[in-house]
Amino acid sequence: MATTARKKPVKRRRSPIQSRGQATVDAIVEAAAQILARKGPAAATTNAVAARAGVSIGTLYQYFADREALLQEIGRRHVAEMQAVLAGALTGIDGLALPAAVDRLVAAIVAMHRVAPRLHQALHQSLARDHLDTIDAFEVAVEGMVSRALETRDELDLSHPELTATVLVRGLGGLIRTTIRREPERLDDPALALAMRAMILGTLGESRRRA
Amino acid sequence: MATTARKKPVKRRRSPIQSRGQATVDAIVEAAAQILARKGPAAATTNAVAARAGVSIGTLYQYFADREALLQEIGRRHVAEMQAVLAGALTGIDGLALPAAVDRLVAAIVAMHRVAPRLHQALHQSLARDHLDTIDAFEVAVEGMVSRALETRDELDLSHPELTATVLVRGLGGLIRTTIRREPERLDDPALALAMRAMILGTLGESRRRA
DNA sequence: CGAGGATCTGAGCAAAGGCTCATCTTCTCC
DNA sequence: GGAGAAGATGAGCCTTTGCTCAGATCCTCG
Repeated sequence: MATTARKKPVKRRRSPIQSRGQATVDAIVEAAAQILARKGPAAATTNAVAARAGVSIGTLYQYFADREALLQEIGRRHVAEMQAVLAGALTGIDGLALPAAVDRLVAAIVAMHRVAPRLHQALHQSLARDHLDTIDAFEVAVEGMVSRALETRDELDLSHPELTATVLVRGLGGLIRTTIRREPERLDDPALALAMRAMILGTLGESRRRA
Repeated sequence: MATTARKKPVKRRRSPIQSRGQATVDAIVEAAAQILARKGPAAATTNAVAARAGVSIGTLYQYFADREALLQEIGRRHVAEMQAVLAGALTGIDGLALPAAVDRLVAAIVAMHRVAPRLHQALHQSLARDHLDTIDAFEVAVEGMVSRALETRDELDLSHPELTATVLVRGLGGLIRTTIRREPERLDDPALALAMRAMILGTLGESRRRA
């Protein structure tokens, strides 16, 4: 797994060689993520980040070409974390019967978003429009994954697995994001999980080939 | 139907008396909305807005206490427009049979978002975190409206109409917003409309009292 | 130990943008 | 017609912020 300050375009900077440098980079990224999560994108100025990380701005710019690069790195780490949680919560799901599998899926999606709700939201804001490729790519990947999983289950007999996957993933994602923004505590509400379950099962049932 | 530069807190400014003033205010708001929609929140600087509106910054600040007030006014107008479109697209829906009603609903929701997709997205970004009360209030209102509509239809026999409404409204909203961001042209895809229909019908069916 | 690379420092430059104010122009209305 | 209110102007102040640079300090390793 690559680690630090690499960009695709033309934005490189020194990569840490000594462990001291690595620690510094981590401190910077974590400080930035914290500010982002607690006070939003506007508060995450490079100077503020450096201060919170306990390093000088000079040091920050030693590892990141510019503010944008820092944000992208945060996005990359966040996505990796979400992916890990998702994968973990989904292992062995193929062996389960449909209702149980759906329960698992709901739990997994919720868990994935619970990793860092505020940060997730902040990233969706700050990266939007420009380079939220990382997050987008992840979401696209999830849609593909779900699509394939749906195809595999013959019992479902969907007429358009991809479409169904798209609707489900984007719908659930939006639902959860909205809920996080407006009623964060509600994520733990079992009733909501049940409602999501109903939505998924209902959508699947209604999307059968001979519906 | 108040009109222009009124805030709740402590941010007032002259309200236009002469029609000239009203025209100026409209020009400013429209210019700002245009920039917001085309180039995003970052590009919507007060100077840029004034320039595009063909007035001086001084004039802009004659009617708006600060940039934020301007954004809020845009939000207010946008929400009003969406509300109008929604109401229009939904008239007489109570008399329709369920499948037809759902089709109408899907069309209405899509139409509502098509009013100004880019602006809608930009507002969600720029207002987020601080004062997007206006948009939030609207969304809450829509949830309430849908909840009541669901309750009315005895045929549905929902166990938790409110929950179902929440899930449907937030889910569909998120689905549409994500689609607008990633594949704007797809909003016109009839297959997507069908998929949304399936999602709604399925969710309703699966949310019955004795499910 | 000491050379040389890695790391870190922070004052401050330059750009950008929000917003003010002193002043001028246009309307309204008696 | 003209007084006074409404409307408009725009140079520029002031603050914020991204980012640079000339060095200082710390580490590694022969």
